[in-house]
Amino acid sequence: MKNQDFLTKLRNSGLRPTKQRLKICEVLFDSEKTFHFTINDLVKIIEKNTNEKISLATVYNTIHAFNKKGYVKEVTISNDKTYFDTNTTSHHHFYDLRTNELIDIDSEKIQLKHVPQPPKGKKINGIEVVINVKEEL
Amino acid sequence: MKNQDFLTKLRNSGLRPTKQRLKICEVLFDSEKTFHFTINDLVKIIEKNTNEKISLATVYNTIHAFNKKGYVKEVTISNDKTYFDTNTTSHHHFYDLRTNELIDIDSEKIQLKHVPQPPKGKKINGIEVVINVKEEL
DNA sequence: CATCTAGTTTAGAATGATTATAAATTATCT
DNA sequence: AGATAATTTATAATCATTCTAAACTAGATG
Repeated sequence: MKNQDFLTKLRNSGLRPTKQRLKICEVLFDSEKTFHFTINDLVKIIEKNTNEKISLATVYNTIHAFNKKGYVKEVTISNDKTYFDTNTTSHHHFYDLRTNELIDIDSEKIQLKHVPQPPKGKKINGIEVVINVKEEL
Repeated sequence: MKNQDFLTKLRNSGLRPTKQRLKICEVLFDSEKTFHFTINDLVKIIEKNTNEKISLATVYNTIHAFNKKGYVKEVTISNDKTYFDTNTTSHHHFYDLRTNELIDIDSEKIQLKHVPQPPKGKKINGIEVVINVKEEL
């Protein structure tokens, strides 16, 4: 994906293609592989890549906007930091409790034998499986 | 379970049975049903039940100690608050995205068809399944 | 039973992630 | 080009959690 594509992508979803948002698109969506990041990670990557700084508030705003639009996906793994994932397809995770590393598990690799009936009046919105792992000693 | 039992339970695990810890035991383990709570919830329950106040730091200390001993279990659901569960058996959860309500799912109700191979050098430590739900409109 | 010591409690400060604020800037429309 | 609403920004505010260091206490020892 190139700069021009990001521009139209943003415009099509009602987000103005600002310098800052384009830069963040570039960082997030230009690499071959998807990856996991925290806001802090992202700020550091941007700092390395650029002369101009993007305000922390803008990074938060942008990622939240992208999350709402489904361009990134929030991953609930840890209680003290919020992780995001540029892989927005349905999938699951290994989570290394020691290193805090997140590793994708393809959706097909995980299937429930039975999906339990949701509580009355509630509708299933998604299933998240996290397999906690630790480095072997 | 009665007060005397908590006393010996704590002593047996190397935790001194202080007034504060016994009170917290009473709140957590005296009810028929298990339940989910945040530290904040717990503080409020204690305030209702008691004249004497327990310092916030003590509540944190105690719950962390209890978590380490396995008397409560941390549940990773939300990025902004830490939830604990007095149900320490292996089980899973429905999570209502609108109300933040947590509902237990018995362990037998959830089984994976295949447990994927963990990444090299890592050992599986536990599997957590969360089924997100929303109230139907 | 008095004393000692390590384990606990405590109030308050410190931290760290996140959100709010309100003024300055900018994209887009006319 | 000018108007307008969206966006960015630095900074302050918030909120959960952890740290600190002093006061307190359970349990061991003599």
